[in-house]
Amino acid sequence: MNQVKTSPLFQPLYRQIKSLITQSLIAGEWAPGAAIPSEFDLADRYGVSQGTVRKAIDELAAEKILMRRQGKGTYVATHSEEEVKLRFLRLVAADGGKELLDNQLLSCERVKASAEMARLLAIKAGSVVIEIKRLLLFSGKPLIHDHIVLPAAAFKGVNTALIERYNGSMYRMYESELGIRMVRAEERLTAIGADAQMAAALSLKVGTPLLSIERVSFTYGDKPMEWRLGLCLTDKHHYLNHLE
Amino acid sequence: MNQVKTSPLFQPLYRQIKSLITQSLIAGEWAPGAAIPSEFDLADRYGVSQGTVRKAIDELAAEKILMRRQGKGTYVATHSEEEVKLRFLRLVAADGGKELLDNQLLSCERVKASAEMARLLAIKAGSVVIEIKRLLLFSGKPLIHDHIVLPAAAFKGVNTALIERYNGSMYRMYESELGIRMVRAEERLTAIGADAQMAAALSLKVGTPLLSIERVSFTYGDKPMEWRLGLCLTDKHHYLNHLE
DNA sequence: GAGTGGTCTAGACCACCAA
DNA sequence: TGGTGGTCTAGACCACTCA
Repeated sequence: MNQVKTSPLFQPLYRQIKSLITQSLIAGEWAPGAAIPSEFDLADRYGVSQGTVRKAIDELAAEKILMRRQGKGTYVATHSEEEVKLRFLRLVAADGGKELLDNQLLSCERVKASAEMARLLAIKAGSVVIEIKRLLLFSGKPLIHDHIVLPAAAFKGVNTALIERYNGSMYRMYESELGIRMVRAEERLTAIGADAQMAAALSLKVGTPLLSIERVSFTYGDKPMEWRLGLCLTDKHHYLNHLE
Repeated sequence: MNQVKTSPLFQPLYRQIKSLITQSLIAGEWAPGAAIPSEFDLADRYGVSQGTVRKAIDELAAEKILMRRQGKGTYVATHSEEEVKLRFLRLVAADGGKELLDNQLLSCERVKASAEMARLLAIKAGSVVIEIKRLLLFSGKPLIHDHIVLPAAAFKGVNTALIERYNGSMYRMYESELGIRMVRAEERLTAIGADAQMAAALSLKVGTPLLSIERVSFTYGDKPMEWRLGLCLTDKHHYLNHLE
């Protein structure tokens, strides 16, 4: 289990345990929402003390990959909790009102990836990708135009019916139908003016300022799995961010 | 030191220690950049074990309020490190090029706070605030128009000369001149069109899309100390954000 | 009451740094 | 070489949950 500590490859024991737990997550040994073995059981399995397992789980919990529940156990985190809404969709109403988003699918088709898209998703140039376009409506009015690109190989079976069954909660769908869970994302924000196409889609005048959010999402092991471009009307909404 | 554990006010020991350390930081017992006592010294002072002090420091280090340096000691975090640039100014060049920002002060005056501003800064309505306006230039071209508001009572002595001496690094100035260190901030982002005044300030056409960043910054103990509105040209720059 | 995570301690040893 | 933070262990006890 352990290595010589002077080796340049040396990792603390608890990080090696953390890797082993992550491997089990990737392998699907414990599904999202399920409980993992207790700290003492894992300590036995890996032949270390409970404190060491605890420190590994501490880090995974800080990364929101695992969730602790006192008295019950430690669980694989899920996108079905309310809390996640704000984590990956940071748009909130300016007046603090409650969000009631509606999903309107525009298209869902398989095409060949551009060189740029292949690079972003770390797949071979020319691989097939799924392109989804949709509108998110806030109390009936179009708020966000989303353009989503997924590597088709990993997202077999994704189609219009499936997306509509989840009412547009893409991350929940990935998780429940495909066992793919996003653990982090990188976003690039800019302000742009609506072009003719966007203006039509969102019922706006050409040139209306829109918040452009380009996102790449990663699953376990920092593997990019989704590219997304959201164009948002921000006259009555804010993108909320906490710097710490 | 300890309390009855069944009390509703019960806080774990290490959190009580964390509060005590935070109090010392507020009181200025250890200046930004200075080393705090060793874990064993603090354990002696508070009458707990080293492990408990360690856990308190763990949390403060995670919040970037303290900085550990193996073999040397634990230090009060500072805004002078390069790393902080990306933490509070998330605008990066689209081509990944190096940033060379220039600061051009437009105005700095003392006025009475509006009701709204007093609320945001948690000061009495009608208190005096310092209003600063400036441009940030990127290779000679205006990139950001900043409007900054500070409670005058806490920021005595802030004037044009002082700001220029720090070449626009406001947070470094607060820290070095006033001992005020920002530990977190809340930002609200929207896309807006440049009005006549902004268009003139940034040499743009009226209606050009701008990224509006409204920020409230907090010092130790979650006390709001600065309000800021930045309007950014994002044709060649992105606001970079990591969701985790 | 049994099982789980949460806290706290005491002690050992390692890795890093400076004098 | 001595002091600092970093890791690891073993054991005790507390708080929470559920049958």
